[in-house]
Amino acid sequence: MATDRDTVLEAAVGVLSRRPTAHMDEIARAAGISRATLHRLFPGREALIRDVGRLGLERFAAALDTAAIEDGDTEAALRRLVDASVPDAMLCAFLAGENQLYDHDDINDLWEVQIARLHALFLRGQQQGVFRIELSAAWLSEAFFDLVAGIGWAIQDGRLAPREAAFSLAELFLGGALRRPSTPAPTAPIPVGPTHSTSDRKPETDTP
Amino acid sequence: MATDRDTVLEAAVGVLSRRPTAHMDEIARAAGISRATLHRLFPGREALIRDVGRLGLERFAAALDTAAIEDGDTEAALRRLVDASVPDAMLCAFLAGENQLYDHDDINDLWEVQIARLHALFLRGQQQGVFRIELSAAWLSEAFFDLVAGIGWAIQDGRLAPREAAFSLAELFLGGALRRPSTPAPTAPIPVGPTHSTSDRKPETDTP
DNA sequence: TAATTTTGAGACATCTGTGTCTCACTTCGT
DNA sequence: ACGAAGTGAGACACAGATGTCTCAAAATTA
Repeated sequence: MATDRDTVLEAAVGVLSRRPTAHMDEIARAAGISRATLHRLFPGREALIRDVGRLGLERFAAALDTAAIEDGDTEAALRRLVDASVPDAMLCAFLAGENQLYDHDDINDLWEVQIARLHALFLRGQQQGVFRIELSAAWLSEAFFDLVAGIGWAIQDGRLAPREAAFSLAELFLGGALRRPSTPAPTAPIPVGPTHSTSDRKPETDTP
Repeated sequence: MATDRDTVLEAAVGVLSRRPTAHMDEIARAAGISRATLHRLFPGREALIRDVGRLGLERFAAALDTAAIEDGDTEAALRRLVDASVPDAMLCAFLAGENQLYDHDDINDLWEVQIARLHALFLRGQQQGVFRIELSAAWLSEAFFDLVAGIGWAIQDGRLAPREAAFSLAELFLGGALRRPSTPAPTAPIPVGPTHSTSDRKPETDTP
């Protein structure tokens, strides 16, 4: 009995994240309501998936808030973000797979705001000398979200125990994103820019 | 003019990886052919996306082959795999998003074989002391594929330069997957099992 | 209990995408 | 140049999903 809108949306995610083309029939059954009631709650399929996307973005924004990613040490902030976003990993998985959502301006704006916050976190961490600067903040943002989505898929399909999720995500991602402890972080901020640093491979001009 | 089947499939990926619900009309236009010819090449939409999935899996299998992941040092093998799989990252992105493909037994079998090979690579690397044992080989396999898919999406949307792709993937993933150089790898294989090692957090019994 | 509201089940029209066909045109090979 | 094969554009019927409606049953409230 899920008469609440948000409850229905969460049930819808469980179906849509695995089968994006699921019919309204299946979604209604997954939510434990009839197709008629589903149509009473949401004007149509379009509105339903749009609201699912909006819910996902709101949850992710809330995770960024509760993690207080703008404050304090960036590594600690990222660890908080992992803990805060893993419970909603399935929503993120849906967002990652449903690129079509971003045709709507409001959804797209909401998305860009959150990604910008994530980007700022990594940029700040790089300036603090916490995160590696050979990897662009944009790529770090993208990869982090991809891994959150991967966590969501893996949990949903039973390939990953929910209890291990946060640990697995944090250890793998931070291992790749943090500067090696052997190179101690300087006290002064590091200039982050087009400089290509100690990488053994240097990306040159783009040529497909 | 893409009359060749594989050429059409590659063009189809470009559309389907972003919009899985794209109509036959769009796919045909993306391939530069008419809808009639598209139907002449593939019996129907079902067969088309099935063949796209099959192509993706064959490419990934070929990448595993050319990387010779079964031979030699596991870190070097993984670096070779990165280089070999990045060119087909968009195919992998399609595979990651299209869970519906795995209803077909042949596709599912092909998938499981490749994942098993990936899993074996990580397990071997863990036994060699190259990869961390706090992260399960299953999660490493999954996360690696997720990141390859993320690379594909990022390249397609122009958020990541193709030249930086292999470097970004290798550095981020290996950073998280490799054992810290500070803990030197022993010469004898490490027993990999249910033992929970030096992790500061211990996953206990599953409770949703 | 009675009245009001909400829900479920089914029927229905509509619409969109798919699959098939035909025909004129282009391209290739001889 | 001629014939053969392939292609593109369009028309068409069909199938399936969507959206709307009605009515009976259930749940809520007074």
